[in-house]
Amino acid sequence: MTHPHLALVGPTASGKSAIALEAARILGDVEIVSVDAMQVYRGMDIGTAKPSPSERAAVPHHLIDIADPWEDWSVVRFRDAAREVVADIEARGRRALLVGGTGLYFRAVVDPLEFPGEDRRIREEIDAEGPTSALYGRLAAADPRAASRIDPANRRRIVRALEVIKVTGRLFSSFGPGLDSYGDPVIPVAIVGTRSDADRLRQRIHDRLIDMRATGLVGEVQALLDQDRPLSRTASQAIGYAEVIEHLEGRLTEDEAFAVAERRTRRFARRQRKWFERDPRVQWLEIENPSDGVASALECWSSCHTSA
RNA sequence: GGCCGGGUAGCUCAGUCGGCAGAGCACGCGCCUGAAAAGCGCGGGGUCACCGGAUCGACGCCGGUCCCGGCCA
Repeated sequence: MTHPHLALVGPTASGKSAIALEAARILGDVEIVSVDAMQVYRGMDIGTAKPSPSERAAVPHHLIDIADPWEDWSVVRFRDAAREVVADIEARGRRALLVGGTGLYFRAVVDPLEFPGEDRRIREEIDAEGPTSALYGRLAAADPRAASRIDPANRRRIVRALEVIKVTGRLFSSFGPGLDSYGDPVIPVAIVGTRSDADRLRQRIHDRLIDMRATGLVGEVQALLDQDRPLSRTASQAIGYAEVIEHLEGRLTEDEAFAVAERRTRRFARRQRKWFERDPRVQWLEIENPSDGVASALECWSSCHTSA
């Protein structure tokens, strides 16, 4: 676990997948590990922009299609599965290339974040106990450090902190160094993207939504709804899926659903870009053309290796 | 042509009795350790269609002009 990871992270629709495939072809000994909260779900293919069957045949991909859409998913489930897969790849003498845009999942795999246990029942009890301001007051009294890092209006985080205190008997702020502290400083990572050209990513997002619509996203969502089990809380909030469900249940027109999904994708991409920009290990790649991006990525990875 | 309604932030609109121009969304900046494609905080943006009038003071009242929508002819 002390060796550097190979990784390509960055906003959705920035071209990570194509560059990863090209890099894998060139390097020859790498397998791709998807770092994506929604590609884990079987049956959610079009809207999550999963790699195609032929792409997955050309290079081994992992952590795609490992859960059913009625299962709740979580960062800890992902981290445990990812570490197992990476260890297995390395045991076979190959290298793992982490590719994806789910920032917290990436950090959980690569950095020593410590996730205190959860208890859904206790969480729901706390959530039912009163207004956000009262819960925040309790947290501020019990764990001032944690309270100082959580916004007084952010009910979900406040409830979670109180849950951890109740379940573990320890202060929420006593768990790990937090997101501010980065583990291995020599891990080379690349953010693929469009720092200098936001309009371009915007256009790519627009085109991608049109493409998903043409490829049959509505039908895919209908098939998910036709299953005998309802979509889980986590699966049902996927961008594109949530909006098409609204459409199929009659609350939005199809045009409206795709317009909302596009706006939400733009906001998501911005949040992803911000997340990865904060990570000092991440280096930008411009993607004027795929071969350029691959060359830059390989150069970064090899130079970071030799200096490590 | 007549009558009625409307014109306020990029968009949709609110604006009480005339007293410092507002909300939601968009956009930007930031936070966030078991939902993370989730959750949350902050704020940059205005010739209140235009011209004139009364008033200490007008987005608001009075007169006129232009534009949009509806009904009537």
